[in-house]
Formats: sequence, C-alpha cells, structure tokens
Amino acid sequence: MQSILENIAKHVALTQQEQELFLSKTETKPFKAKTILLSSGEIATCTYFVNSGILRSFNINDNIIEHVLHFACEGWWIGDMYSYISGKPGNLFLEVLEDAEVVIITKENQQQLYQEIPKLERFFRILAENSLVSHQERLMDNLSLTAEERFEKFCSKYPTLIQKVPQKHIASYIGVTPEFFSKMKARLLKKN
Amino acid sequence: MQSILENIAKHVALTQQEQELFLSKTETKPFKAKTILLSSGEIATCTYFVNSGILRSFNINDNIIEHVLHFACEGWWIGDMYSYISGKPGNLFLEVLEDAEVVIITKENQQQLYQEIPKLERFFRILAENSLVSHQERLMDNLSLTAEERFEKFCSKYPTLIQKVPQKHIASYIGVTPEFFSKMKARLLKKN
DNA sequence: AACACTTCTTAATCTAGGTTAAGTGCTCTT
DNA sequence: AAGAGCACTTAACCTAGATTAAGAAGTGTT
Repeated sequence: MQSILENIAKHVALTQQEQELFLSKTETKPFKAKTILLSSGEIATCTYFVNSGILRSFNINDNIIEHVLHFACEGWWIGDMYSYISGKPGNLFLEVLEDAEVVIITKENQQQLYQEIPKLERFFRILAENSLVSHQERLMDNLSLTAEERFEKFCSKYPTLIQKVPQKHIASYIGVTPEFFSKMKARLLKKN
Repeated sequence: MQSILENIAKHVALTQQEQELFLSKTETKPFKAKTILLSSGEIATCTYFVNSGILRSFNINDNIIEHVLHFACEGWWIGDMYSYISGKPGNLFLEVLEDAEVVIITKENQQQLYQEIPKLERFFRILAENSLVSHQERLMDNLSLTAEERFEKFCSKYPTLIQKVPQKHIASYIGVTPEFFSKMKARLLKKN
C-alpha cells in the first residue's frame, strides 16, 4: 500500500515535522462499497486520497444516464474539483465501488497547510498539472479514436481496473452504452 | 488589453519588485497570422500568454485530420502542457490564427521564478486547477451532449470567437466535421 | 429455497453524424 | 484579370454506435 506521504514525496520533500503536521490535518476512514461520499448538488468540502479500494466519480444527465468521470484506486486522488475550488454546488457523485480506506482533507485544513507548508503549493500544482495533461489526452482520444481504440487504450492504461470494476462503468468511462460495449467485446474476442 | 501582471493579480499579490523581476524573465513578441510557434514532435520549452490576437493548439491524427484542443485570445494562457512538464516531444501544434502579441516564458525562467517568488507556485496551481475543471466539463459535455448542444454552449461561452475564427476550427473543437457543422448551422438558423 | 435485483448478452431497428463529391464564392498572387 | 487555393455549402449515401426489448446468469436477502 502506498501511503499519502510517499505520494507527496514523489514531488516534494517534507521534513519529519512537516509530515506529522500534514497527517494531523487529515483523517483516514474506512468505507463500505456503495457508500456515496458526495452527491450532485452538494458543495465539495474535501479532497480524497485512496489508500485502498476503488472509488468513482460520475454525473447524471437529464436522461438519467450516468457518465463516469474518474476511477480512483490505491494511490490516487479524487474529488469534485469544480465544486471544491468554486465553493458552489457540484454535479458529481463520488461513490465507493469496492470497500475502501480513504484519507480525507478538508478545504480549511488544506488552506492552512498551504500557509504552514508552502511546498505543498508546489505539490498540488504538479498534481493538477499532471491531471490536466491526462484530461487533455482523454479529450483528444474521445475526439479522434473509435470506441474500440479507446477501450484498448483503457486496458493498457488501467489493466487492474478491468477485472475489478463492473463493465458498465468502463463502458461509461470510454463513452459508449453497455449494450454496445458488450457487442464490441464479443467482436474483439473473436478477432484475437 | 489585459496585461499579464493583471492576470496574475487576480489570484496572488506581487510587490513592485516582484512584478519587475517577473517581467524581466519574460519576452514579449509580435507574430503574424499563420505562424507556427510549436510543432508536433518538438519539445515545448515555453509557456505562452496572449496579449492580443488569437492562437490555437491542435493535433493531427493518422488520418491527417486536425483536432483543436484550445483557442486562446487576449488574457489566456496556452502551450503544450504534456511536453512542457515531461520534457518529451509533444504532439500538439501551436498556431497563430490572428496577428498576435504573445508573452513567452521559458521553462528555465519559470523554474527560477518559482524559486524567487514562491507565490507563483500558488498562482500556477490555481491556473492549472481552473484549467482542469474546464477540461473536465468539456469531457463530460462530449460524453453527454449532442453536437448541437455543444455548439450552443460554445457560443455562450466564447461569443467573440465565433465571428473571428474560421468555422471549420470551431467544428473541430466541438468534435464534428466541417460538413456536418455547416448542415447543423443551417438547421439552427431555420429553427430560430 | 425463493425472491428481487443487478449485470451482462443478443438481436432487431434506428439515427446522429461521417464520407464522398461537386459546386460556389472568396481572397490572395502574379 | 486570371488563376490557384481556401472556406463554406449542399446533397446523396453510409456506418458507428444508440435504442429498445427480451432473456440469461449471477448475487444477495429473507
């Protein structure tokens, strides 16, 4: 299991004291599968780091159709960035897909941490930049690749998720209906 | 015209000295329309802020089809974030669409600025977070809205661009072919 | 053990948007 | 002023993926 301190150490070096201060501003909690940590319409007051288990963020549009924005498993950050930074009600749900242990940082605590450990500005800057890059890539993929190519990319990028996550969620992530996903998968199995 | 210092002042307060230091690490240049500031395969060594004019970033896939990632006009930042932060060759082109004046910051200078003015870590963190949010929204829009809805959203979000940018680029941005875009536009005109 | 509930599959039918191709007007060269 | 080259349009035809509907198989609850 990768700890949150190791995750931070990838980009900035905290002293022993800073590490303790950081941890003192976080809370670690277990959650059962199917728990909803955040609902559409609520204001996101926390950021989440996954110690173990799997979470997903998604929205629901007019047609009552879910769209998966993100999966997060061990060592990933997740939340509703829009609501978190704007302070306005968001439109994302945050759900536990597989029993999880999650590190929670409230916005207040994060603001205090920025004051007390300025290095964390750098850490979260780098985190946001990396996330931005992967969103840009996914956006371009959605514009230029077929569903089949997006699925293959997903497989090579997140091999562990394929076994663990219901395939309707993967269909949603790559942007097709579960029915079409099923058909496509059958086609791929025949081909190879 | 919004200056780069005003842009920074939106999120962090720099002293007079810091402002001067910052400007000393930038270079402001005019570019003619059609200039390519960055090509696919090159390593992005700079970040760009647009004083005036319009730029676009796009990639070209196997089929020789362009996909617009971004437009940037007065007061916007643009670049190839992937290549810039990874130091690897990127796959974006950066092109001037309308004669422009651009502020250029090299990666080296940006790194030095982070050392000398730690507040800038915060500024660029906030910039990255905001950009992340708008990419997430665009991603969800591409998954859940029709081409027509995406076009309407584009119009209300970037009203000035519609007059100034060739419509084939707007078609590409919202993710349809120029032919379909033309058809859709005619349909909308009839309707309203 | 039986029930409800959810996930996944299959298949027929439909449609948003793509492709191909031809034509119209621009603007920019020379 | 004649041509070359873009940007845009129109229209016929095509397809990736959606929709609808039904059934199969698994999973958890009582």
